[in-house]
This record gives sequence, C-alpha cells and structure tokens, in this order.
Amino acid sequence: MQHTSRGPTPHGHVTLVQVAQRAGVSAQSVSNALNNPDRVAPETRKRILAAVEELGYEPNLSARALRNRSSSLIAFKMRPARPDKASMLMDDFLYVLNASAADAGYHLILCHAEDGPAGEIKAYRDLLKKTSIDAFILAETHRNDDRVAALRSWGVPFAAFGRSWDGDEEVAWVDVDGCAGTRAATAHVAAQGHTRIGHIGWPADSELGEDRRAGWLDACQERNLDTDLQAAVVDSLENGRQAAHRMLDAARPATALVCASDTLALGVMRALHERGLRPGADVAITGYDDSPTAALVSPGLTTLRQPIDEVGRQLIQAVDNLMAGDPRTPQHVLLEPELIVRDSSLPGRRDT
Amino acid sequence: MQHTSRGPTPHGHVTLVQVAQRAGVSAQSVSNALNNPDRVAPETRKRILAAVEELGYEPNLSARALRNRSSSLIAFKMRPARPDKASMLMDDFLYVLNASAADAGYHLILCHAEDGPAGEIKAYRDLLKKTSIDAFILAETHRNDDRVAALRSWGVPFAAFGRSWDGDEEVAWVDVDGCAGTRAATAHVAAQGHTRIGHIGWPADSELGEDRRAGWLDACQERNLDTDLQAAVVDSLENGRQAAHRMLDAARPATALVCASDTLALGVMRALHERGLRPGADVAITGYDDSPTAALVSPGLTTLRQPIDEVGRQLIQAVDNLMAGDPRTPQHVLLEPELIVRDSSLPGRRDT
DNA sequence: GACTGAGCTTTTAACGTTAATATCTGGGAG
DNA sequence: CTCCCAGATATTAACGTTAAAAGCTCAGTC
Repeated sequence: MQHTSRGPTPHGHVTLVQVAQRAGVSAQSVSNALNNPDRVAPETRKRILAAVEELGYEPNLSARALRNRSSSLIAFKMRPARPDKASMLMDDFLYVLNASAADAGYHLILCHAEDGPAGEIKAYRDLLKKTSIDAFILAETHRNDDRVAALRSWGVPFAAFGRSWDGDEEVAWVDVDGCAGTRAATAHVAAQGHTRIGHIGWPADSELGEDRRAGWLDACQERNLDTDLQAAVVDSLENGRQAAHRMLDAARPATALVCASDTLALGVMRALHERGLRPGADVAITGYDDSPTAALVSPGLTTLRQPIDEVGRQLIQAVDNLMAGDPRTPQHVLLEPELIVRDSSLPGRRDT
Repeated sequence: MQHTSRGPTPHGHVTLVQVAQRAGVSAQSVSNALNNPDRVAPETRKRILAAVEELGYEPNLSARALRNRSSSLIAFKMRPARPDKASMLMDDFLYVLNASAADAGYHLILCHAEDGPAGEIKAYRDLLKKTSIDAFILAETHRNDDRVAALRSWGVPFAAFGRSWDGDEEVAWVDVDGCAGTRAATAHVAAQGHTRIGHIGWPADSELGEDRRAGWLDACQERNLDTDLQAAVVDSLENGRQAAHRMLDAARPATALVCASDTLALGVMRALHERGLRPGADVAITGYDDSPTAALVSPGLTTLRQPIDEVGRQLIQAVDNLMAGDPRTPQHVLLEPELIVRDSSLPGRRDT
C-alpha cells in the first residue's frame, strides 16, 4: 500500500517532507495547510490533512522553536516546600496550571534556581538564553519585586500570582482577595454573636498578611467591635498557640479568634485544648487556606478556600493574551476566596 | 572596543558564530571547545572560553535538540491531587526531582493527559513525537502497567517511582520498602508491650497496600502475636474510624493499631476520641507517610517518613545512567522509610 | 626533497520548520 | 494572439547547532 519513496525515519518521527510526498505536494504547502489554511486550495488542503492523519504527523517543536523563536513553553519556578506548612496549595496549583497550559497549547517547564531573588533571576535569564521560553509565571510576588523588574526589562511576557503591590498597572496578575476573605470569616463569627474577636496574623512586612488583617479590621469597625486583640507573629503552630493564650488571658478575653493561616489556627486549637475549652462551643476559630489538615482535625476547622483552579486558568489566559499581542492593558484579576464553615466556629454540640 | 563585524542579534541571543568571530576561529571550533575539549589546542580553547564568558554565550537548546535528537528534557505527568489526601508528598517530590534534574543538566517538563492509562500513554506519545524528550519519570506504577509496556516498546529511557511488581528486571525503578516500614512500626508498638496489635490497610488489589500489610504480619508472626485483627478498607478518615471501632469492640480488643496511611490513622484517633480513650496512653496508633497533619495533631501521630528526596535523586540518576548507555542492568533501588515516633504510640503523660 | 602522518582547524551538510521569494497555471483584457 | 494578473504551489534560505569529512601545517622519515 505504501508507495512513498521513503519510509518513516528510523527514529519514528514523521516529518513535513514525508507528509508532502504522501500528499504529492511540497513541504511548504503542508506547512501552509496547517498554519495558514487560506493559502492552499481547499481541495489540496483536504488531501494534505488526510495524509497528516494517516501518517500521524506532529510538528517538531524544536525545529519550530528554532525557526520561530517561540517554543510554546511556559516556565515556572517551584519553591521548596516548607516542612511545617499545613497547606498543599502548590500541588494543586501546579496541576491546574499545567492543565490550563496544555489546553492553550503550551507546555509547562519547571525552572530550578538557587535560593534568593538573585539566583532566581539568573535562572530565568539562563533559561531565556537557552530556550526561547514564551512566558513566565511568577508566584508570591511582593513589593519592589526584582523578578518583576527583570522580566519587564527583558520584555518577556509574564503573569504573577499575587497582585502588583506597587500599583504597577503594566503587570498582569491574578490574586485572591485576602481582605474579603478575612472579612467574611469575621462577619461569620460576629453573626454567631461574638463581640470580642481577636486576630492572629503575620508581621507587618508581609503584604499578604496586612491584606488579610485589613479584612478583620474592617469587619470589626463596621460593627463597632473592639480591635484591641491582635497579634503579629511568624507563621507557626507554636506562635499561634502562644498568641491564643495571651488573648484568652486578657482582662476581657477573646471569644473568637480569626487567624491568617490554618497553621496558626491549629495552634489556637491546641491552646484551647490545654485550657479545657471547646473550639466552637467556647471559642470560635477560623483559619485560612483550607489545608487538608483543616478537614481532618476534630472539630473541623472553619477556613477560607482559595479558588486555586481559577487562579491557574486565569494566569495562563493572561500570558496567552499577552503573547497574542492583545492591545488591552494587562489583565488584573482579583478572586474571592470561599468561606468553608466547619464546627470550629459553630456553637453546635460537637464534642471537643 | 568591540571590533566584531556584527553585534548581538536583535533578540539578545548570542550564537556560536558570534563567539567564533570574537575568538577568531570557526563556529565548529567553539562547539568543540565546549563539547569535545580534547579536539582543540589548549591555547585556542582558552581564547574561546574567554570569548564565551565575555559574550555570555549559552547554547541554544532548540537547535541542539533538532541536531542531536535530544532535548535534555525529562517529562513527568502529575496526577490531580486527591482532596482528602493528607500527604503532600507530590509537592516535595516534584521539587527534588526538578532540583536533581537541574543538577544533572536536564529540565523537567510537565505532561498533561486525560485521565486513565490510555490517555496518559497517548500524551506520552504525542510529547515524544513533538519534542524528542530524553526520558520519562513514572509515578505509582502497578502490576501490568500499560505505561511501562508502552515506554519499553518505544525504547525510551524511563524510571519508575514504584518497583516493577511484575518482577521485570529490565525496568529501572526506585521504591520505598513499605514492608520494612510497617514492620518497624509494629516492632515499635510491640516494644511498648502491646500484644493485641491490629492492622488497618487497603483492599488487596493494591500492591502498595499488600506490601505494607506484609510488614505487620511478619512482625506479629516473629513475636507469636495474634493476627486476627485486620481490616482492608478504602483510604479515608471515615473508614479508618469505623475499622477502629470494630477492632475495639472485639471480644479481645486491640491495644495498638498500625495503619497503612496517616488518613486512616487520623480516623482511628477520632474513634478513640469518641470513646474517651487516649491515643498513646490507652491505645497506640501509627500511620504512614508523615503528612503535615501528623505533626500538627495532638497528640502527634507516630508515622513513617518516605525518603522522598532520595527517591527523586535516584530516579534522575537512574535515567541519567540509562541515557549514558550504562551497560549495567537498570538500577533497582529500595529505600527504607524512617519511623517518626510521636506521642500517639507512647504511653507517656501527654493528655488527649 | 618528496612522503607520511599527527595535530589542529575549517568546510560542508543536515536536523525540521517556515518567511520570503520565485515559478507555474489559467482565465480575462486588450 | 499576446500580455497580465491572480491564485496556487514550489524553491530558497535561514533559524543555531554538530557529525563527518576535508584541509592545512609542520616535524620526522627514507
């Protein structure tokens, strides 16, 4: 049946030339049939596509990358997982990021770098020199982020998970509204009748932490509640535990504690436990991130779930738009987290 | 100062030709200086390397891939994270995999596929056609794994996280000895004086589950302990809870429960809680995986930590050896998990 | 003084693709 | 009947690299 003069390459790769021979046209026509359908006669196109199908042709991305200076690769740098971190956001995040990238015709390539911003920037530059990466995805951006500055100066498309805190309109970003999230959690416990609502958050140098704290402050002020109970500590279970003890030892102790992370909230639960108090029934607790642990502890921890799937999708869409040369200003997407109510914030009959 | 006839390309990429001009040699000599140092005179080599350094030359991987049919890319397919899974192994795993790959001069590319083995195999094939991937890393292999068969039939180097349960010597794999892990956990609780040690594991169709169960069985038989208390349930907190209740309701109830996962063990802790029993003091509990949750619950959960870093390193080394055409038979590496002892298995004075 | 060969370097061609340009058809206008 | 143009297809060259082959230089041999 096969009447072509040459069989498939020994490597099993089908090339344009082979398809062309099969269809009785030139390689360029095959290329056109696939990339610029209007440049070939409908009749010919049909014949070519049939040949493509029969031979199972797939364009060689290396050759394309070389010719077009575009590799359909999107790069992302992972950070090492912190051992005490309760959340497993990164895992899910990478998965959807990759799935969305695949849907849009890209592949995700992981980038490794020495710790620190300088190492990361160097890694980006090396990758760019070597591979004509199409775009970058950044995570955990912060104020005056050197990575943002570097990528912009090189003119590479990129999008950040984390808003541009500098107010830089030229940067495409997707973020989750931490303020709205904490506000929702605070409103929720206020609705249970709590009036002494404390907040355990992070040190003031973290934009993310300040954003989340702001929601608690807003919600309290709207309701004319006291805002004297607050702590700013480094994220750890032990710090959450100690902060909780302080707030429960206060002259007018807290009856609800809104935390900036599940890790801190779990520390609070431990403190309650040590005092013989029941989460939910005696003191309401909320966390942030909906880590797997939040669902597994008893009672379950009320927390905020970030729409991580949507973040991934939007990030890919953002860079895709940039690459398409979309004239509109870079996308800015602020997503709402979802309040997951469990027993830790409800005065129900769950035992401690 | 610059006396070369052409400046850098408008795209900022430095090419071999530019380096060659700078050093006053041919492009091939530059290539040789970098890849086959012994083919150029030491003097010339020095001059070339200086030019490389000055211009910041990095070889273009697309061109190399095209020419050499080798992209220095290693592909890995992520699975969607299961929502109730307590472990965050995947996150760490990917990180070390990528880091090791980078050390060995490779990049990691993520592969996306429709669910199911057929979709995964198709995705591998497409990727191979398109990109001359150098090697694949597989996770969670099982008996009669179609993916293994496919990759072998294509002659692509690959290594699996998970031993070849078929006893196939030709497959390179790295795995963690679940049997040894569970045996260690069982020995540990036996050393605390427990004689009624139950096991809560997974259905018999899981090789991993059977491996872990075997360790419990071995350890019990070595000590002439009863092995009548065992359960085989799908991995979930609720199933662990129910199984624990059954074993505590037995005529001669369990005083220690060795579990095949942290998720199951957390279910056991909940069951104890419901009965007013104290983990550790009244009933010893052990889990498996050292999920973040294990360290965060109170009392801490005794569990087994997989040496995931080492797994990642060994996998990369395995494919690297294969690609180097190492004549030795493919590597098989079985690593020992580490028993992490916490209060859930100790008769200490920790309150419940 | 021609011949050999070792040591080093350059030239050529190819990997698979595609933009740019060239060539080939007919059909319609003059 | 020639000329021109539009539409379709083919040819050329280039992206950056490297294996293979060819070329060059100089010391040593007979």
